[in-house]
Amino acid sequence: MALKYISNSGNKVITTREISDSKNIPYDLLSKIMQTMKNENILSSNQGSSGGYSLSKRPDEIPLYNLISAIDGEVNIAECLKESPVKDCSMTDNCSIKSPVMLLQKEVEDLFKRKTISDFV
Amino acid sequence: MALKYISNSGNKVITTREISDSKNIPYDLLSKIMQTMKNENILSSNQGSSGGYSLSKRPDEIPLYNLISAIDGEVNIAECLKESPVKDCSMTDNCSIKSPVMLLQKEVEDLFKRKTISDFV
DNA sequence: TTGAATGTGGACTAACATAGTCCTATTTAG
DNA sequence: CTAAATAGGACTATGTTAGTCCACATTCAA
Repeated sequence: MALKYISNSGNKVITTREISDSKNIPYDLLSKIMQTMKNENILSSNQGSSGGYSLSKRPDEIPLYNLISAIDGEVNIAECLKESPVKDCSMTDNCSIKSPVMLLQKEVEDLFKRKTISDFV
Repeated sequence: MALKYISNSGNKVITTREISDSKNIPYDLLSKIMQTMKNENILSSNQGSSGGYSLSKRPDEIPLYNLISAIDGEVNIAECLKESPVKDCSMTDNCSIKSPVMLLQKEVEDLFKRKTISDFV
């Protein structure tokens, strides 16, 4: 919603406060999310008074996949598919359904990579 | 993996113990999962000695969607899309990205409905 | 030069979800 | 009868996440 808000403002520099007030999102929470998106290069920021955020790319150049990866971490349909599984499944190496699971993972990934922020604007 | 195991056994009646031993899945845990799948009509069961489980339908008649719904609950890309949201989002009614989110939800659902257990066998 | 407005970032908490365990029935074939 | 199954309730330990709070850094403009 924040990205849509910025996008619909003609990509001016927008403050967290403005979005927070306008969309009724708790300031501190939104603030954290904006920072995360900044760190993942989805947003650019200007500090100081009259500072704020703007999109770092055109909406159609930002895959939903990247946004979710940035905020929620890897998009995975199963723990064992994470790059660094927190707890490794005892049968990762001889899992009997590994290949169909990986195929589905790929299909989900592709779906989220095809969608971009422009689909939400 | 359990469904695949049963499916590959020519759909004989298979015990939880057999799958647990053969696939190194903790018995108590697998047992709970088998019960859940039974209650959701994915499996049929026979009690008593020489009892066990069998598929209630052909593998290609069991959508992955049903399996996941049964075990993990509704397949939702966002809390607000649940039938009974645990905590309702303050802006459910005037969410600015509701319709594209619902579209994506539908696409994910469709993907999981197209896949069936036979894709994992 | 100062102060207000802004982003930055670390630490913390409360609430919730989930895998996994344990124990006690109940059912049924032999 | 009894052994081998399923059935199911209660519980726990662990991890995850939304959300908060506080101190700091940066910049603009009066």
